[in-house]
Amino acid sequence: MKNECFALVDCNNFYAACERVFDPELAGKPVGILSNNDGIIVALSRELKELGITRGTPVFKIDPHLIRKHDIRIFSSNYTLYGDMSARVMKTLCQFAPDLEVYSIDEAFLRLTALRHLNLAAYALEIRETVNRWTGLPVSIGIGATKTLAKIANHVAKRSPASQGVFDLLSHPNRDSILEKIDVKDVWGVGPRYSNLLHRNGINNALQLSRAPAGWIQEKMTIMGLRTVMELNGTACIELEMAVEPKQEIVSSKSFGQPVTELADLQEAASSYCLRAVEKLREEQQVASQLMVYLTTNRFRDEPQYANFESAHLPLPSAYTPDFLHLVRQILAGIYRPGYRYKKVGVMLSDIIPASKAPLDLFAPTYLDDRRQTIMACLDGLNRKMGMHTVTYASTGREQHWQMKREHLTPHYTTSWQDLPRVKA
DNA sequence: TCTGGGGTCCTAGGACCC
DNA sequence: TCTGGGGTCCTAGGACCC
Repeated sequence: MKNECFALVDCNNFYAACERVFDPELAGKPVGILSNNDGIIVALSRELKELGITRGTPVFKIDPHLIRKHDIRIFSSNYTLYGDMSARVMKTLCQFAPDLEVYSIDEAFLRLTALRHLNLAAYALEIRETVNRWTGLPVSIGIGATKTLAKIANHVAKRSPASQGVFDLLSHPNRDSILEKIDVKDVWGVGPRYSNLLHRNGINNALQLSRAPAGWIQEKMTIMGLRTVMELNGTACIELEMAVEPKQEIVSSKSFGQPVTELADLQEAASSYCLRAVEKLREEQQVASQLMVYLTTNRFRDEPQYANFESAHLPLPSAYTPDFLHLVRQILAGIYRPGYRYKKVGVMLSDIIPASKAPLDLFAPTYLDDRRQTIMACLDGLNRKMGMHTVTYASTGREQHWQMKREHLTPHYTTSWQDLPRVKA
């Protein structure tokens, strides 16, 4: 096994930090970002965490007095902005390591194996400063012999003020003393279930986990758990995934801003999600042949509940929107029951393969027919150039009563000319 | 009044085949 | 009391990630 070296770069409180870049007034203030429909807090600035608010808190449960007293600023999530800022960070990181895995919107793994002769902590500091200078965003960087150890190093970098946002576990003189301070629940790959199980069995920290018997781990936590243990011991088992793998399934669904009762409204919403899902499919040059539609009432409310789903197979794999829209309408009409207050519908595409491998049909038109591909390409081109939803399908509706709530949305500063930030004279 | 959305991987068990 | 062995594919459910 080759001796590897990875860095994990993670943006601090990413969504909140993005909002701060464009509104300097937010500096030092508690900032919270909401989920779709302005439901729960999904991202918090340090100041907000310090007030005892946690991720997942429904916004209506936050005491209004607290909000006023500390001037807490709450925003709807602005994924257009965050996505664009993320791309800028990743582009910056590319300059520092040829092998990079974009792991999530705010995290990337870098392979530094070839640079091990350098002072990696100093190198990481340089990365950190450059990202901050070029994008305005603060990042933390952890370095380790495996991705799991880099994650742990990042965890340390974030929490120890002395680290200046960088922690190198690879050259640390006493790795065990660090692992010993990490609770198993903070180890990458250990969720609430496994964390519970481990604690019940006297395995409380990362060091103990690294020494747990392999057979027992595999029995209880499958091969994934075993991999985690090996990674903690410095054996790299989880490869850097540099190429973005095409998705195996694409889900598009959202909760409604308010309960929806009419089939017609549900049809509009489902059509609109379907549109977006098939658009994503085309972005990846894929085709799908399985479609699933589901709907559900609000399980948090004390009222009649109903949830159902149904799948359908397309005769041939496709990425031609109308093929899916027809089916969505059919399925939804089949599973809809009147008399309920619905919270959510969703559309899922699966059985996805590359468009280049889609089978042809001698007697029926397929997605690969020129005309269909041209229409879709034209549609996508227009929407890319003129903005989302410039050209759409009538079935997505005009009124869209079901649209999600976004009452505290900031402008699309970096992706829309109208929203360019203005400098006050 | 108000509780997110979008993914992945692994395993067990059943159907089916020779 | 007895009821092969081995393989693949599919699905549902459970765990995890951000």
